[in-house]
Amino acid sequence: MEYPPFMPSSSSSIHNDMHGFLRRPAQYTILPAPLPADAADEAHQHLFTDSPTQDRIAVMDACLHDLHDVPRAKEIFELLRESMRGDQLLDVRLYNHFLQAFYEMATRKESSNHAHWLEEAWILYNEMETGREGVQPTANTYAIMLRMWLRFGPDSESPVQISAAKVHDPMSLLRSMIGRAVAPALVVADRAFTTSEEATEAIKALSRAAVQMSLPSIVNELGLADSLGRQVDDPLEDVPEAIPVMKTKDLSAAVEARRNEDGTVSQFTTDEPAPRLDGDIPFNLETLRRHLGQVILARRVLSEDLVLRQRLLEESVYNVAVERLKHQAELFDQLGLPNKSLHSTDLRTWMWHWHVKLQARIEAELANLEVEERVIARLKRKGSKEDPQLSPFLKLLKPEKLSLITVLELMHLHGSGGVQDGMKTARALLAVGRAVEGEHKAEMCKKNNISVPNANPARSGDQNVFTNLGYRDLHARRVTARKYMEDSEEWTSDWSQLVRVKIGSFLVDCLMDVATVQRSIKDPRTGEKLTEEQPAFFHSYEYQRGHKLGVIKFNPAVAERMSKEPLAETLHPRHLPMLVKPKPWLSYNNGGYLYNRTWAMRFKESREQELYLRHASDAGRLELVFAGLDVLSSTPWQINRSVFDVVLKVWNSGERFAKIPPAVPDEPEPERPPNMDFDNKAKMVYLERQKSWMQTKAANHSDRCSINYKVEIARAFLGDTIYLPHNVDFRGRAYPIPPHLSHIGDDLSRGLLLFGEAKPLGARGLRWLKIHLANLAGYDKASFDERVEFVHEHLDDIYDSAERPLEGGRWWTKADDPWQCLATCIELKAALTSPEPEAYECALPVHQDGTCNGLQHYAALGGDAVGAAQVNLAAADRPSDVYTYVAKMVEDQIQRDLKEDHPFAKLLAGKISRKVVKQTVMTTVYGVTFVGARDQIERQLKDRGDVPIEQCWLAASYLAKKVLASIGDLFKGAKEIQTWLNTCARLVAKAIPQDRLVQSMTEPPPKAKRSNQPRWKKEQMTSVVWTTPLGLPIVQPYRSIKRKQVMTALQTVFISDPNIPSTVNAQKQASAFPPNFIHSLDATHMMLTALECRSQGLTFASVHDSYWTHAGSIDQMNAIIRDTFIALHSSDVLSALAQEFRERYADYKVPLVSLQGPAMKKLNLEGAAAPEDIQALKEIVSDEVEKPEEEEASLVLDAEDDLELEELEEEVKPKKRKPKKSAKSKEDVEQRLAGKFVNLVDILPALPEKGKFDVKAIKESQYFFS
Amino acid sequence: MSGHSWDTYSQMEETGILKDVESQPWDGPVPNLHFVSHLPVSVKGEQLVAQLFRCIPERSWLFQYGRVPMSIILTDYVWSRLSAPPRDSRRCKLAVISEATADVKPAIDPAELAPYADYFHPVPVVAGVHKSVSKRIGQPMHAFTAIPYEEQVIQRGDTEKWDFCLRRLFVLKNTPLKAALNSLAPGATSLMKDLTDARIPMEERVKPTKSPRDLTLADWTLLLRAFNNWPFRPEDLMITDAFKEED
DNA sequence: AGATTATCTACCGACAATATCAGTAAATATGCT
DNA sequence: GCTATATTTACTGATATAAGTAATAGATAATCC
Repeated sequence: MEYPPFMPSSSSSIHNDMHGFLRRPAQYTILPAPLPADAADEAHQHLFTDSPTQDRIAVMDACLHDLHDVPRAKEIFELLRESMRGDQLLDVRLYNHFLQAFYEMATRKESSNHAHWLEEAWILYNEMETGREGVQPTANTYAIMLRMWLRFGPDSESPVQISAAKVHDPMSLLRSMIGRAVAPALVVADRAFTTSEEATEAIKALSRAAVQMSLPSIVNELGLADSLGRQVDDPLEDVPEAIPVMKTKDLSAAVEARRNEDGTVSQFTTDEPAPRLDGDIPFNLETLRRHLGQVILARRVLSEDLVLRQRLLEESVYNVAVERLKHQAELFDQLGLPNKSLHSTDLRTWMWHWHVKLQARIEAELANLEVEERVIARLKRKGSKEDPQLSPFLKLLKPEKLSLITVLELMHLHGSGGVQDGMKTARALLAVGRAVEGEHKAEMCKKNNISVPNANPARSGDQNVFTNLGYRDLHARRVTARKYMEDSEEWTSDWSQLVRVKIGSFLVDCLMDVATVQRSIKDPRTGEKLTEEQPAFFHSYEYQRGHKLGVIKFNPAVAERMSKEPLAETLHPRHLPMLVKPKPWLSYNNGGYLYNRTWAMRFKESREQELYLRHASDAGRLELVFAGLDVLSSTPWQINRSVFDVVLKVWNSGERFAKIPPAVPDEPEPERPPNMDFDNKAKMVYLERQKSWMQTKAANHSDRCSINYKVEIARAFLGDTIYLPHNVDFRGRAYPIPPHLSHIGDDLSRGLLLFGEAKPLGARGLRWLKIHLANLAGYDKASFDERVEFVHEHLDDIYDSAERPLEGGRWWTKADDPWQCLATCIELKAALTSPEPEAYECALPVHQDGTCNGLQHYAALGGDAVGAAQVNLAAADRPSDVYTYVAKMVEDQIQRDLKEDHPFAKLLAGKISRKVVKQTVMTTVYGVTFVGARDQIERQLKDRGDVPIEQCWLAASYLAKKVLASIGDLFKGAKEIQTWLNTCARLVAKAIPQDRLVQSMTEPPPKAKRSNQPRWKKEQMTSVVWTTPLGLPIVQPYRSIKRKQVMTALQTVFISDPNIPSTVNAQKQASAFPPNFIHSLDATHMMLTALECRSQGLTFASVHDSYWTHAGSIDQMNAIIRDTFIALHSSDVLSALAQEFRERYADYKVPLVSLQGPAMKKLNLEGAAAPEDIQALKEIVSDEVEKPEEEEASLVLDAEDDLELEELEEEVKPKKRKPKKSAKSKEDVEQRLAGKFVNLVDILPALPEKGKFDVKAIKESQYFFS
Repeated sequence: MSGHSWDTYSQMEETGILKDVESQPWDGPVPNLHFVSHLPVSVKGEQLVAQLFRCIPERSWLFQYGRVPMSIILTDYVWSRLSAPPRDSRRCKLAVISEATADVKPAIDPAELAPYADYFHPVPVVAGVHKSVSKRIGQPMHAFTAIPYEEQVIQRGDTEKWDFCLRRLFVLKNTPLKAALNSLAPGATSLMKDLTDARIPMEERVKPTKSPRDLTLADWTLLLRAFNNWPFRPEDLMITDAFKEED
């Protein structure tokens, strides 16, 4: 099959490579399932840390910070290392941090303790040298130790005698470096050295050592480092990326970093003699670092001033915010108005005063707390259970920052959680705690001025990443960069929920205590004006269906003020686009923002997800995921100035317009009916109305706040090229991280964004621009030619919209997506009125959307020709519209019912529009059930208004059955696959690993606590895990999380501890698996497309199943979309999944008791060969029993009690032989069904048979994506 | 026609069933109408009885006719909540409202209503305890008669305020008033001085350490008077619950 | 073994009940030789 | 001095809360004898 002529087909080598990649031998990340909560053992600690350990690590980390309490840190450190707990969290950077802290203690303390701390340092270093604890010295380690030797060694000015530990001289250190392939040049450039003088000293010392050891290459390398430090900065620095890699040609030739397979940099070699030392330019450490950074990262590092701007952006919010508040307050002071009422009406002034007072309060309270905790620490025994200390955490940030964070976070949470003029306490406390944690981490990220890599690792012109070689190269480069970056960053630990809440409550409690406002009201009786100083916040409770809900509320005076002026101060840098290309993803938690720790995946409350990601990342299986994210992250954007101007006008008018809600409600508040005092019914109706009015008001306000953010961000970045760093959700779908303004947002956000670069339209591009406009206007069901025609017919409207968006006929506002429509009108008009329309350079993204993308994937998976035709996988003259088709199917059935005088048929005949069924069809992919479908249809019927309200519900019931049945008929293939996926997931979720099975039977039940849950239920810890064709492991997070109340200063809050393992929620695992799996596929398709677009030089962006590029590139992208889709589905995805399940769950057993449910039977009955399936199941059972090697499969486990192993065996043996003969007896089979186990892989149902549809046919389908 | 639906009563009036009921002034005799109900053993039953009592001060519902007596059969559980005196651990909003509005007296000796199976339907599935609703089936039953007081401490139109204060304060039912008051409104602690005012007779003052559960009806009355007189008292007392938003 | 009864109810993206009390386990004080 | 017992304290789990079961009630997996 061939593409139409206008679609350029890409080079076939790429296709082969991609196909090859997708068929590569599978590499799964397989990890044990978490152990049940009551069986957690020490070995388990290896993978899953518990919260107390996490807390201890965090306290230790905090104590180390600024040498807050090094002895205590050391104490915890030793405890942790001894107990081997959480050692996967004990990073080498932490060891280095300790070395550094010991060094600083030695230099700082006046007392005679020098020797003590130095000894500690050398002891620790020696321990690291042995490698016993799984950490090895890094460049940073050597640098610290070298520095220590220089400062306190025997040759130094102030030698300190160390007797208790072996001390290493530079020669010894150098020997170790070479042994570990750590480049001495990196050591001397390490962040441990703070001045150029120190670095020079280090270079000299190491050079001397090298000379003594007769290592000319090292001498050379160090000489080179010295000369690099004397280079002038590159004048070409600001030239954009087009010139790749390095600047000074001779240097790049001269210096070559030799990388090992694992990415470590082993040695710098040089063919030429070391460059002559240039005496004119003094050695500069920073310069050396930058140069080395380029060599290591094999790419240009960002220019200093751009980085500076981004850095400023990321770090200064709090500073900017504080300045603004202060300025406002000063303004009022300067006006010299002692007038309190004026004073009290300004929000920023209030905030400033709270901030000032809170700062002082925090300082005082913290001092108290420290004393208190010291006393407690002294009283408490070691080893006794203790709450983590708070003061070390609170010492991490300055009081003024703590204070500001608290104020801003609380203001930011206004109206969240459905609370009027307030917020949920639990959320507020967590938010504040998290903000403090985040700010501290950001400070740590910023602490070291490290070079930041710029260019994308998967740059066009690089080796093809789908080939083995290309992939390996990509991996090697990423590992190198990661090592370099990580070694230069501070290590920070994660805080537990408990710590976050406690920190939050400490701060919020302080704030609520100090923050006051002057509140003035008119006395309702006397009419006299009363003013009183009142707390600005108060703590209260509300009820929600009889459940208490702790809330923090604003004083009405504050609330009133807030409803009028939206605050932009609360914007956080993590919420903004970036000014530079985001840092490429170097590992699962390193990439994106430069100075904030960002994760490559958004996790649910599931440590398992994190664990799998880390393992896959470390194993180098995520290269293409990272590369794909890098492509998306490096797409440049700009603000659409013309649209922005219009938005601003509308915004400032405060009126309702094009989905922007009005500033003041345009509906009056419902009036109190006069009879409500004695008429309960009237009262109820009134309350209902009042409530919904309030809700609308609150929704409008929150909408306006969100729009305000968007407008403010757009304003701030006018004229800039901006970037949106991306990460993925747990299924692998990509999202931009900035939540407010991004192309994934609403119509307004999309309308405000343009690609950063414009590209000429060309003839085809102009056509696509028109089609795009028709699509946005809602005219997207017609053929392309008709859509173009539609635009030609509306040219007047379009021109009018572009020229006079507000004053004219406002045609664009009636579009489905008004703001994007406006943007397109403007572009189209500009193009058409330009002298040469086809040469017009256009930056507007043009979309190609998959029609029911989920169903497309299902159809491709099942080779389902009927379904395929419905969702445009097969070529057709005009796009096929599923919704219309399903509506027609339903209507036909109604006509049939009509003959039988069905009452609802009469009522509904002729009323089944596309819209009625649309949502239901769309959501079938997500596994919508009858109830859900009925509700959707009911809403639609009510919307129509021609069905009596009271009949809507029953009518919807009637319709929902028909709609679901029609969809099932139409997409048979999809349905079968859905069922298959669902069944597999259900089985997996009920499965128990073999070793657990034996173990849990062997060991007596822990502490005969009356458990009403059968043991096998508690052992169900297996989540559904699979690997996408791109290599991303996906872990479904659904478990029954247990939450507990924890005490805080304000109230108890109900939070969960994500570190406590809990059983899986089998139902959710099963019902969510089909959609999640399909989404993991569409994510893969998108990533493949992104990578291919990049390698062909196209700009690319996506919203899941909507792919964007320049109008002129659409044809090319369309070819790529189809290529990647074909490549993906040619690799027999489902068989691969089945195979993965067979391997991943090879030794998992399913208790037969859990297969007794009607669903299981029904599922088997529903299949094409129902009786055979049942028979097969029975056969399997008897097989199991007969196979002698399958011992554990026939273990009897009583559902109620935990039986001792001996009992088991005794019971099992006679049974084992007996059934041979009576296997056919139904009763016998059923009896044996109860209380036994089968191998999961043996009962996985067979894949549905694949249909005849050949996915290559999409090459000829114009409307596949359109 | 369900006793839970307000419509039911207005429809009864429309059909004229209640035509021969003579309205009596509030301070007059009890009207010739007597409301009798067997509360469903479910959440609805509790809801209903609470609503009915709250109609008394507003003189809405059947109380338009005057101080209509109500005789109600209900489960032991609801009865204990409705009749819990101060300091009782089951003291709750419902108990205060019923105490404030009507003279509530047991109508039948509970012993007469036992054993359950002899008098009531449905019989419990098994004698053993099940869960939630079904566990309550088979509980001992109570019957009471409530006659609204002529003198209402809850003034007409003030039910909302009582409702509000009771609801908010019973959250912290065993917390000293001086701390609990805070959750009423910003600055509400200032109400404390009204409760301990020197002009109030010593025995009527409310100690700041007293908790909502321990407050007598007189204490509540004093508190609500103070609340009513407080110029800074919150406005919207009706819409106070958090709403969970949909779509 | 079979009816009864709690639990859902569309995926992801932004989360989340709480005060109080009774009973128990652990820690401390008291008692005893 | 040291263990046995009494008393206090800390911890855990259960329960009530509000109130037109949020606007809605049918299928289904789980649970009881």
